[in-house]
Amino acid sequence: MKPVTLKQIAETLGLSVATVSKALRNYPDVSEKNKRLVNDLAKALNYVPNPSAVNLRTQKSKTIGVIVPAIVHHFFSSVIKGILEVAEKEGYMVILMQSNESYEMEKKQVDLLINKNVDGVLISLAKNTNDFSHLKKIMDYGIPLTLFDKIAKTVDCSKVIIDDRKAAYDAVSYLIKKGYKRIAHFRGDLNPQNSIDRFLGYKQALIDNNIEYDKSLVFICNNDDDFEDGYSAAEELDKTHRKSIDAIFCITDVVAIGALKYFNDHKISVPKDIALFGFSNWFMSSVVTPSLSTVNQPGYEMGKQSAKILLEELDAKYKGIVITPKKVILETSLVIRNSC
Amino acid sequence: MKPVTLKQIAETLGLSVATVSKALRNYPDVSEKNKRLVNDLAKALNYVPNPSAVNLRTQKSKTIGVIVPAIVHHFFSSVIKGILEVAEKEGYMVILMQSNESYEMEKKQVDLLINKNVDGVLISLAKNTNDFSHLKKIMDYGIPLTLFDKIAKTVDCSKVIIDDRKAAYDAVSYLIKKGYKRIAHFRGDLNPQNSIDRFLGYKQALIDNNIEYDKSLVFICNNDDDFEDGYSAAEELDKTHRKSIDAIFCITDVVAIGALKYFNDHKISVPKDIALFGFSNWFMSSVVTPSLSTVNQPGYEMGKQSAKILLEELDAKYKGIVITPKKVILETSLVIRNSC
DNA sequence: TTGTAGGCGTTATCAA
DNA sequence: TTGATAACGCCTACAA
Repeated sequence: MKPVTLKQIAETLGLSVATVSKALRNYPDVSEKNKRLVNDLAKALNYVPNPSAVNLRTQKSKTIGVIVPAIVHHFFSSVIKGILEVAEKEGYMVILMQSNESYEMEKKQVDLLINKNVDGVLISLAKNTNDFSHLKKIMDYGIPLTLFDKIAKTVDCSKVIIDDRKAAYDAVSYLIKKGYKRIAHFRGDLNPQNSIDRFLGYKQALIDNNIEYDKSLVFICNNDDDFEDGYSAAEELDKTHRKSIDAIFCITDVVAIGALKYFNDHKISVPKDIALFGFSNWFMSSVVTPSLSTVNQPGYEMGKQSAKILLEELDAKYKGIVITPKKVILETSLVIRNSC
Repeated sequence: MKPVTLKQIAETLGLSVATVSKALRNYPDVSEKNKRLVNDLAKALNYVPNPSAVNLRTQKSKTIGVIVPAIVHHFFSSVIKGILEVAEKEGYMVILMQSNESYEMEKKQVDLLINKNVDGVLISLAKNTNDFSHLKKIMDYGIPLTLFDKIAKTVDCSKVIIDDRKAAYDAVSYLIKKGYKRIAHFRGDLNPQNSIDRFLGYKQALIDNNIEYDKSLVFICNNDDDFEDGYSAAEELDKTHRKSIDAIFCITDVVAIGALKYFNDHKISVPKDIALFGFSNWFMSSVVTPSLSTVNQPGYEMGKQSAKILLEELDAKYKGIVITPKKVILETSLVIRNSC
C-alpha cells in the first residue's frame, strides 16, 4: 500500500495536478464543482501530502528538535511531556535527543538537527557546556532557538527558567526561620548556571540573616550519580563536622535522598538530628521516609511554555515579523514535608 | 546562512551536479582528481545532503517513530534512552509521541507517523488498545513495526517483552517460600496483556503451592493514578480483610508504594504485619522505607533491543530480504529488599 | 570519464 | 477557470 499522490487524484479525475493542488488548498480560482470533486476523492482515498515534498518546496519541516541532558529524570521527562503536548496540538513533530550531559554530544546533535532541517530547536544545556558556538550556529541558520532550565545567559535567544537563586534563597530562609543555624549546602558542579545560582541564593540567605557563611560547609556533588554523591557527601560531612551541623540544603532531591539514606543507615534522625531540604519535587521525594521538603520546579509547565514560545517564534518568522527574545521565569514554591 | 547544495559545489568547481553527486557517493566512474576536489570542497563548505530531497528521492527518511503510553515513567524513559542510543549510532532520528494511555491518541499518532514517512515504528500499546487495525495499517504500508512491553499477541510483527507471567510466578513463589500464605494481588486493568499475564503468574504460583486461589483477594487498580490506586486498594483490603492477609503482590512499584504509604500512615508494619512485592524496579523503590522488593524489568535493555531489531528489519527490507518477525524475551530477576 | 535528463511530490507563476 | 511549466535538491540510467 502506497500513499496516494496528487497525480493519482488528478488522473482519476481527469484534471491537472495543479488544479488538484489548488482545490485542496482552497484557492479562489478553482470552480466549486471541482473543489468538491477533488476534496471528496481526497478524503475517500485518505490523501495526505508527502511531507518531504512539501518540505522541499516550502522549506518547512513541521518538526522541532529537542535536546535534554537526560531523559531518565523526572523533571526532564515532565518537560518533554509538556513539549509534546503543545507541539502535537500545533501539528509539529518532535525529534528527541539526549546529550548525556556531554558537550560534545550536544554539539553533534545540534548539527544533526540543523542538517535535518528542523524548524526550531529547544535545548537544556549539558553540565559542561560553556562554549556556545553551536547555539550561535543554530541562530545563524535562522532557526529559532529556545533554551530552558539549563541556559546560557550570554546567548541572545528566548529562555524559560525558574529563578534558581530566589528559590534557593527561599528554601534556606525557611530553614533559618525554623530555627536551623548551621546549614550546609550540597551543591552541584561549579559550571552550570543552575548550580551557581542556587549556591548564591543559599549564601545570600545566610548573610541576610546574619549567619556567617562558612565555605567548609559547602560540598560539591559532581559525579555521575547524584544519589551516590549525596550519600558520600553526607558521609564526609558526618566525619568532618559531626554534630555542628543542623540542616542541609541540597541542590537536588536525589542528592538529598542519597544523604537521607546515609543518615537512615547510620541512625542519624532526620529531621531531629539534621534537617534536609531538596530541590525539584520529584515524585519520589513525597514517598521517602521522612518525606522530603523541597522546591517545586514546574517541569511540565516549563515544557509547555518553551514549546509555546518556540512555536510563536516560528509563526512570527514565517510572517516576516522580527522577534525579540523572550525570557519567562516560572514560579516555584516551597513544598514543606517532614524532613525539616 | 543557508545550507550548501550540490549545485553550488558543481558551479564553483565547474562540474555538473551529477558528477559532484557521484563523486560524493564514491562512484567508480569519477576521476580521482575530481573526487578529491569535490570531497575537499564539500568538507570545507560543510556540505550535508538535504534530507527532504534525499527522502523524496529514495523514500527513506532515516527516521523512526516511537509511541509510548507515558514518558514520565522510569521504565519508559529508560526504554527511550535505549532506543535513542541505538538509533543515533545508526544515524536514525527518533520522533517521540506519547499516547497518554489512550487508544484514540495512539491511532492518530500512528497516522501521523505513517504520513510523516517514518522508516519504522516502535510502539508500546496503550492500556485500552484492543483493536489493532492501526498496527495492521502500518504493516500494510510496508513499514517495519516492533512492539515492546505492551504488545498485541495477535499482531504478526517483532516483539520485545519480558515473561510477565514467569516473573510474577517467581515473585509470588518467593513470597510463598518465605512463609507467606495469604497473598493478595493488586492487579492492573483487565485488558492489557501485561496485567493478565502477571495475574496468571500470581494465580499459578498459588495453585502450584497448594494455596487456594481466592478471587476476593484480587483488587483492580485501573485509575489514572497508580499511587492513589495502591493507596485505596490497601485501604479497602485493610477494611475487608483486616488481619487475614500477610502479603501483597503488586502489579507495579508505584502501586506498591501507594500501599506502603497507606500502611505507614496507619502504623501497619511492613513487612512484619504485611509484606509487599512490587514490579519494575523503579529507582524510587530502593529509597523508600522499607525498601521494596521487586522484579527488575530491564527497560534500557528493552529499548536497545527493540531499536536494534527494528533497524535490522529496515536493513533487510532495503536489501529485499523477507523478514520473519522475531520475538525477544528479556530476562527479569527478583530484587529482594526489605519489604518481605 | 563526464554530463544530460527524468523523476521523486508538491507548490506557485504565468499563459492559455 | 484551468493547466503547462519550473523549481525545491538529490539520485541514477543512459547518452555522449
